[in-house]
Amino acid sequence: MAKSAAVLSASAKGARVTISDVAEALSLTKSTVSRALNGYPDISQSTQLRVKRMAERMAYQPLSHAQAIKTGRTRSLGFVLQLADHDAQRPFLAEFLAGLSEGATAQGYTLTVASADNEEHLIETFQTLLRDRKADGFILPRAMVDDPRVKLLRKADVPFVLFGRQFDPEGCCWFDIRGEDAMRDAVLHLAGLGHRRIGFINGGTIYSYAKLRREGFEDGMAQAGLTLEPELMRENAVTMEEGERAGASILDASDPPTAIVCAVDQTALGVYRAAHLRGLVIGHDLSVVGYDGIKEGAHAQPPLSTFVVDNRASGVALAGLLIRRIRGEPTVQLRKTSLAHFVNRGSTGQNTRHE
Amino acid sequence: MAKSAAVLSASAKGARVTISDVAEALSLTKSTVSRALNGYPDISQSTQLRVKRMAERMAYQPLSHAQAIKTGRTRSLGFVLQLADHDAQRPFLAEFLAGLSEGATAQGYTLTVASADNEEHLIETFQTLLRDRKADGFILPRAMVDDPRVKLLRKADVPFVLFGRQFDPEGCCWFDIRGEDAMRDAVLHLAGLGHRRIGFINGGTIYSYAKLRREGFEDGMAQAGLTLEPELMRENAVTMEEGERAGASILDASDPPTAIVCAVDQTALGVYRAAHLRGLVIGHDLSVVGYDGIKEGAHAQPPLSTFVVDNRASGVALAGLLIRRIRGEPTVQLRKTSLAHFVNRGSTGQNTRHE
DNA sequence: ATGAAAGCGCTAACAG
DNA sequence: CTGTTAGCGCTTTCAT
Repeated sequence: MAKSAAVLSASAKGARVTISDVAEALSLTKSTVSRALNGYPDISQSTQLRVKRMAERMAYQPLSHAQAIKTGRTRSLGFVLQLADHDAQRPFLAEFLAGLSEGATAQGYTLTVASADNEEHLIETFQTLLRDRKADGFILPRAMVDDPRVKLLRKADVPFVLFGRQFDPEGCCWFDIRGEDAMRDAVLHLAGLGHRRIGFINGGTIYSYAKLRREGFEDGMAQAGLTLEPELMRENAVTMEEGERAGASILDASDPPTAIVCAVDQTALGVYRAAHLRGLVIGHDLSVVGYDGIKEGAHAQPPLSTFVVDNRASGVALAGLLIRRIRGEPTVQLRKTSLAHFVNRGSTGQNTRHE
Repeated sequence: MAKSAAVLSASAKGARVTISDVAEALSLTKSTVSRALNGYPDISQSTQLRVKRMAERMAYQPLSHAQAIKTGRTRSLGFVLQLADHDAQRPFLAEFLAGLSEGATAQGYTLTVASADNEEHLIETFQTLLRDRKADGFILPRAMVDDPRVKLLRKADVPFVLFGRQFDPEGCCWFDIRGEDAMRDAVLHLAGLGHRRIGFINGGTIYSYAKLRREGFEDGMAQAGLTLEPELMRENAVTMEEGERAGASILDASDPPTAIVCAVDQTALGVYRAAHLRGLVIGHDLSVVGYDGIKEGAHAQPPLSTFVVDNRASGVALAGLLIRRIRGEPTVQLRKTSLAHFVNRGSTGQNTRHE
């Protein structure tokens, strides 16, 4: 206990506790301590334990950049914000980042965030980050069908995980929400309420979710015994403006639908507006379901039914996955979990004019 | 030029260019190169130049964590996301982060993002980040009147900059938007249109902006020759719900206002709703101006006039300031710039019922 | 004005 | 199993 006092005073001193301090306190060498801490197999169980205990007691924490100089790894996850992406503008981001940072912190990692405004700049950003070893791996939001980031990182043999499906499985690890199920459920929900003519506005076709969500919609229609009307289906709308345009063209069809399902929340707001301009009242003349996790607050105005997605949980999951990858631990190659749930805010009831 | 070829092949080799490579290429020692690059005064102008040129040519970039081991600085800026904050939910964040990362990158810095869900966790997060030297300094969004972060960082003598005013100037460096001017302008604008009874809904009183914005409002009223009616003024509303409540209570006053100025955008949406429930039409019975940078897209529905703030530019500015601080270069202690501009979307026209 | 040498905190050969 | 030794890339005394 005399030693204990010395130990504590050393760590309370203000100066960081180094591996040498721990070694000294145990009359061992740095290298032994290092190996014990990193779980090398050539250290006896007993010393392994002694070392770990002492390290704990002295609140020793290896300095990540001191390790990095040898190992090349900084214990930091990279995330590149794509400003062109429509997500950038949405509540999505804060939650997702919080999730990432939470997941990272839980394992002693940090999150390094960079940004890029176009694709050129994007890969340049990755390269800089890699060259300077600012990140051990990357989280890639919004998986694309033909993803330039994936190509780059694969070639450079850098660990990464995707938020969104990846069809070419090679060396890929992804996590995704089952958006296709959400789309199907929306259709079934609407059909159950008596809707027969249901429109669909899909999101950006460059993203891998678009194909899936369309299939989900089509599945739902098939299951409900309804026929697909190409006239009522649109692709590639991600902003409110695009949603308005798509919605308008669908509503102006010869035989317009009584409900519209949107693969992206922002577009639903556009539909809402298009309907408004045509004198249609949501929940009365037209029902709208939006997917993608519009949150209460900001958008509570329109009585929009929506699938709410837990982006924070997604972030936590992805951070965890990436860390496993970095450490070379086995990861589940494919991952699908439904973190979406439906919130009916009353716009999907059977429309009055069809009673 | 024979040497040049060797040099280039070395750097093209794939392995990073180290300081030794540069030294060797010039037949100098590492230490000389290091001092030349860091602008030490004991290196001759000529070699200084030679070294810098060669470093440039070889695309040499010092490894930040290798330097960090000696200097303690990682060339990284810290940013702690506060989830409880109402900003977390808004487009604000993406833009601001992009600005920070842009400003950081421009000077060879990176951005380290962490998160905290409550105040306890908040200072813990700062401490961890500091202990592990994950950040050389911090950007603190949403300056508070009595800011726990400031206390902590001041005591620890760590560089930081605030987004928002700080009244205790000691060791503080901040950057802010002139929200007070925006509030004053809103009042003058409304008064110019003939409004005489103008309500005010202020934001969170824990933030330093609240005092300023109220003063701005009061200034405007005074300049317009209007008297303040405490009955039409509310404090401490930041969410849409709180805005709705405040708006409702103002609209239910014995002699309600014809216009309401909101210090926070979200609350304006609440007012919009409160007005709606009372059968009031915005732009007809009531005018609303919201400050804080609601962006087009999401909120275009309500014809709300608003001050749009350039959060990205703010981020760039703050990153620059912080870097100066970290480097110990002189910084302007106080900084006020107006990056806000007014966007009239038609809700501030003179109301019909007062024609 | 430059070089030689030491060392930052840590990992990783190689011995024993 | 553990200690010895070297070295990662860089900075920083201390000589010269």
